[in-house]
Amino acid sequence: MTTKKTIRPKDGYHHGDLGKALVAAVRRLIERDGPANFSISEACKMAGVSTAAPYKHFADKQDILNHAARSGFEDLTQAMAVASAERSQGQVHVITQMGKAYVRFALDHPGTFRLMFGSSPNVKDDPTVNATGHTCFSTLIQEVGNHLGPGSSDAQAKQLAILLWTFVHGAASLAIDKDYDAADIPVDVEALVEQASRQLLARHDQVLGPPDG
Amino acid sequence: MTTKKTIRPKDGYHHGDLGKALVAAVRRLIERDGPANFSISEACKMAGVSTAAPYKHFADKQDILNHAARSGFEDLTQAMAVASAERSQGQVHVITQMGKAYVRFALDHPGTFRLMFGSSPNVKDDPTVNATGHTCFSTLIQEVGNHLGPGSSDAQAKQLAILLWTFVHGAASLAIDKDYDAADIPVDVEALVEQASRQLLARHDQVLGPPDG
DNA sequence: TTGCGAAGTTAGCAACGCTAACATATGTTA
DNA sequence: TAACATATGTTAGCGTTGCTAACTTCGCAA
Repeated sequence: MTTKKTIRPKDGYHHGDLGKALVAAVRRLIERDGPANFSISEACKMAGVSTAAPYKHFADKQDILNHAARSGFEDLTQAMAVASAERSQGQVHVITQMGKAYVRFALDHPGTFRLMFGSSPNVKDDPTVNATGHTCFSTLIQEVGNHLGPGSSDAQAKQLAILLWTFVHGAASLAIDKDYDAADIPVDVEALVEQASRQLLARHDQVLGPPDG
Repeated sequence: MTTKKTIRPKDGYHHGDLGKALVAAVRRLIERDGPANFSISEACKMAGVSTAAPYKHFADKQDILNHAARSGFEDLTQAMAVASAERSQGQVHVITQMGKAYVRFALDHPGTFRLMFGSSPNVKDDPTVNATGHTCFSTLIQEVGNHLGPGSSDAQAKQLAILLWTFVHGAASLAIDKDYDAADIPVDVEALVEQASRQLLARHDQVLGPPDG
């Protein structure tokens, strides 16, 4: 009875690790209500502490959200790393797999995804969040470089990576925000990513010509 | 002095058209602070009325935001219609122009754009908002159909339109949310849209084959 | 043992969304 | 023109939220 399987480990005056417990609660609440409707009070109820307790661990609401975002970036980075490592099948391109992993993460954790890439500039100003994001993106650039071959430049890889990221991010955003649904269009997002990847990866040497004929 | 060029037209007890004035104030505030940080109180200050006045015109905060979103969809629809009508030059594809107009709208009105396509499901549940959105998207489908030629099916046009919309939406989102900046990548969004459109529109007859070889 | 710092608590302020009750302007009708 | 009905404003106030101040309790180390 004393050790219930809740977020709160101890029954005493002190919590144990309220910081981690709060981040976990925040991520759950963000998924339930969306980042906009998240309130510290509810996270406190969930963790079983008073509403003033979080301020011993975090500066303010934004700081709590930043930590949740960082936790999300770590998850995404790992998911994409796993996807890029799973090249056993070989039939489908590694880059496509990474794109699918990106979309899958967004669909599985829409609230966290919106928090990570959403409008709040403060999230990205956090240096640790930014660093984790960089790690994530550089993995993609590297794989794109591998695909382009040893004769390709770093700038080429970056440009193509941006192209792919842009599409995949659009697919993830429109999917989780129900915009495909609002447009009354049934979309298989993973198939969409596969199709677009193939087209954007194809003939990359020819698209560097003059903008228009 | 009595008719200042503010949102408030009259100095008397009654406002005149507080509904429109509030929507205008909301759209300004949303651009200044983002949809998340918007408060009715500030919109009231801006319109020169008490904080209870809005409830004579709108049901609640969400209702106000819905009206702002609808106003945004009307603007976007018009911007894209203008872009598709400006086919005088002819050198660049009409569809590309529409995509650029989409991105330009997002960059010019990032707050409204996020409101329109953002996480709040209530915005899209509003039937008039939804209808305006449909109008907007069907314009694109029609142009894509024109591009594909008379032998193409409606489903083909829809599928290709989704592909294009997805990319353009991704570009707009990543640009206004400063995610390109966070990744330390300078991106010319309009050029990006042009490149992607060219690739996604090219060889559309070949991409309908089997998924993988 | 004692004392100090970390990590909780309660109490309270200001801002916000929203409602209720009241006040005023507008315009139709007798 | 007077009077009423309605639309549209007002003030006052409730509950929630983010955050701070002041106090309390716990754990650890001298």
